[in-house]
Amino acid sequence: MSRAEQLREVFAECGIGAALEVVGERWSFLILRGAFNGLRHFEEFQTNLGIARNILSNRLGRLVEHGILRRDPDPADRRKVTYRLTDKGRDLLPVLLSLRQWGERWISGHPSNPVLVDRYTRKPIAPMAVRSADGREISLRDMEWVDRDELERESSAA
Amino acid sequence: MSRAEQLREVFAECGIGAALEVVGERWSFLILRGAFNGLRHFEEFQTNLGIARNILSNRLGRLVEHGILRRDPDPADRRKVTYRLTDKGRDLLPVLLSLRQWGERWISGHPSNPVLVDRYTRKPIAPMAVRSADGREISLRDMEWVDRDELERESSAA
DNA sequence: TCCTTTCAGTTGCGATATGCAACCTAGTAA
DNA sequence: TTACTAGGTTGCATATCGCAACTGAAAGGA
Repeated sequence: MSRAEQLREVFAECGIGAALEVVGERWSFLILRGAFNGLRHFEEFQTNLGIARNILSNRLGRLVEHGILRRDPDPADRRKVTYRLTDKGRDLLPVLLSLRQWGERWISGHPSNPVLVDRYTRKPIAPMAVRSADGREISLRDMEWVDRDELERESSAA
Repeated sequence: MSRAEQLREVFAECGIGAALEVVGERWSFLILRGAFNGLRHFEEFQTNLGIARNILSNRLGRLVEHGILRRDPDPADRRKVTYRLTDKGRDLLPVLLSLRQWGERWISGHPSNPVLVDRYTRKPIAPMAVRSADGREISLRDMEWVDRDELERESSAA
């Protein structure tokens, strides 16, 4: 297998590509951010995000299809529909927070509102960081990309 | 200010919105993933990602404009141009990794290749997680969104 | 009951963005 | 000097986006 073929395979089987097919569209992240902040209804998303209604409809549909949001009719008022995060959706929080912190640091230059705090200590959460298996925060120069099979061989040789 | 206006402002001044304007387009994340994996040249990106040449050209230009990639001519071969991550670009690693881990967990169902390991221990890095200020891993039900000013008042009242 | 409003969409249509293939220009290699 | 490579650009077709107007079912009020 040529180096080019190798790399192409690398991209095809990458989790990023898979993730982006589901949440990579223009408004998806902002809709999710809304959901994390307590938005539940179509009109809420629409007026708060200023998104076009047809696009919102389409995105909500896709997010529901992919099991990131759950769509339930409101039993008390049958016009209303409630969209809320599933476990799969809630598990996107690290992505959202990483993105947000990066934007705060490098683009907007100041912390966003509202702040996500530890419910008990009332302190804002820590910056998202890459950590080693034993929990130390590490920087890019302490890391290395390794082919999975090669890593396998390494450890069995040791 | 009405609740609607409040929320709208919340979104406008959110770091996510800011970040997405810069890296929210279709191919941006995949190009960055390529850069993290060592891709440097136009043709490398093009053949490995399978992206259209005009789009690639446009995206690289935007990423350079926003200071995420640096564009240097190769002094040895003046046809060649090198694109590489700046500090601002490297700081997107948590976003990329969160996204990738989510994709592995919820979409593709298996770890991607290559693996990012601690250079010294040779162990894969830990899953990205949200942590409290003192470093404990916390889950969504232990967190709360708080208005910045309100948090201010809370702490001064204490 | 009839009228109005709300909620959650859908439809039509023009403006952008994307993708493909062919072409271009400077520089290198034989 | 001919061929080839790197890094684009151009033209054109298709897909996606965004706005505004419309729909249809369900409340709510007089």
